[in-house]
Amino acid sequence: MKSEKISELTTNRLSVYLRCLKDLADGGHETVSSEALAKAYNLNSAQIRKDLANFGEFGVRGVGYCIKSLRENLTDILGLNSRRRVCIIGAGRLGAALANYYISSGKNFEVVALFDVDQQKIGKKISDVEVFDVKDFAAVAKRAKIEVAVLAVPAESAQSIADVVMGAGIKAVMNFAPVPLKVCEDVKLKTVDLTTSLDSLSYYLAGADRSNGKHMKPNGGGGRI
Amino acid sequence: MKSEKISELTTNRLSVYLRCLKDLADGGHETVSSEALAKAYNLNSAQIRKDLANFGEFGVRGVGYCIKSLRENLTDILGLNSRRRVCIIGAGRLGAALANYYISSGKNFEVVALFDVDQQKIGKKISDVEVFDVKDFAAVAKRAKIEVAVLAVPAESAQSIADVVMGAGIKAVMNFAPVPLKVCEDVKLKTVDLTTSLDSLSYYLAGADRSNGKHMKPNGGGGRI
DNA sequence: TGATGTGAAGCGGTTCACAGCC
DNA sequence: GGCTGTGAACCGCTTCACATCA
Repeated sequence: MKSEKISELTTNRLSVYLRCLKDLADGGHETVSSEALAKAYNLNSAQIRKDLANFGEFGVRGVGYCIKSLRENLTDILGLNSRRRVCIIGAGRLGAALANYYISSGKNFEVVALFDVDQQKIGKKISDVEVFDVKDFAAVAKRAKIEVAVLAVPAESAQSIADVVMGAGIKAVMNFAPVPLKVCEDVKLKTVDLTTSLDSLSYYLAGADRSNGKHMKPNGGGGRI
Repeated sequence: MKSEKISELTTNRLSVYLRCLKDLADGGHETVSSEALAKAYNLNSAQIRKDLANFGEFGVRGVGYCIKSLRENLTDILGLNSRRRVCIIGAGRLGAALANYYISSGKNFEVVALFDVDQQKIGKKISDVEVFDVKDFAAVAKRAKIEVAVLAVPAESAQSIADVVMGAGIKAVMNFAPVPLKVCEDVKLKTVDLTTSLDSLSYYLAGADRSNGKHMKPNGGGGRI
């Protein structure tokens, strides 16, 4: 138990561990060692132990971890005991797909509102979630107790919408617009850039094309989680 | 110019630089210094110079970088001169949204095929792209000269589909299924885990909830690109 | 014995600071 | 003078290796 700053890389892995443990529990297992867990899901056993040790001594030496209690602990650590209330801004295809994805995948997050500027869409429902006017964001966010905003809007409007979101007191933002947003210190921003991701793959392919393998990065093996 | 191994973090940033440069060019600028670029898009000037220096001496001391030629160089480095041929496997909402996203955003990638197992969808068109039976993957991939596969399938089938994709000789895979896939050494895999991303935000919110701020990680300021 | 928890080593990426060049 | 290119310092994450304990 160390109680230092926990990096985002660590919390990402905790989420992965939690899923793996669910998988094992579904398979009827009751305990698991860091080594077995690592083997099964190609992770690193030392890293698993270190990650968990940040939050307490969950294991039993000579035995491993009790899956049931470790799941409870991780759920607690990640704050997933109660469902987080999420909204998605931008009710285009990406927004709609994300809404559907988060609604249908698991019980951790609840999509309580969609927002858009398009008057055609406002008032309609997508996957049973109402689309509101982004003009009313602050009021709706307060009423619906929204904790997380997912931005699925065009690059041009992303920053101004982020400002609206922050103005409404939202502290967690996930951004799918391909721009580096500027946010306040106390707001947690996570950007998923679907464009750079593909560009990066293109670089790898270009490397394979290049006659001399100079810039190749042969480590294909998956990269970080 | 160093010609060492280039990390994925670097190539991701190159893609971001390229977009920023396009933005500047559209704004009528002709040259830019690393400092100005960093200021405008909240990046780090030393890092910009280091990243670029990996590939050549593109700048002019005392002046900065010529935007036009730097764009050409970056486009070349990232292998974005010719459009990359992409397919999307899984023609559900996420797959359809991604298809639409990549079709409408820029000219770098061309979605040439969709795949699914659902007989209802096969043969139909989504955003003008035909949906094929995933059984025919190898043949279609060869015929359509597919270079990149985007996996938008359920977690359960992700690994087996990845195996099919690799079997067909595809060397670049982008995975949206929330599982750690196992891939060959020479295949470049990029996983975007929409679940862990949200879980990670939840951890941050839980930290704000926690009475003692022990596990809080106050660095909200955007994180890595 | 067997697996955890952890100090220490190792590694890679970022930042600094300045020499070198226009 | 100004800005690039870069060695060196710094920092944080990962991996190792082992003391520790059921």
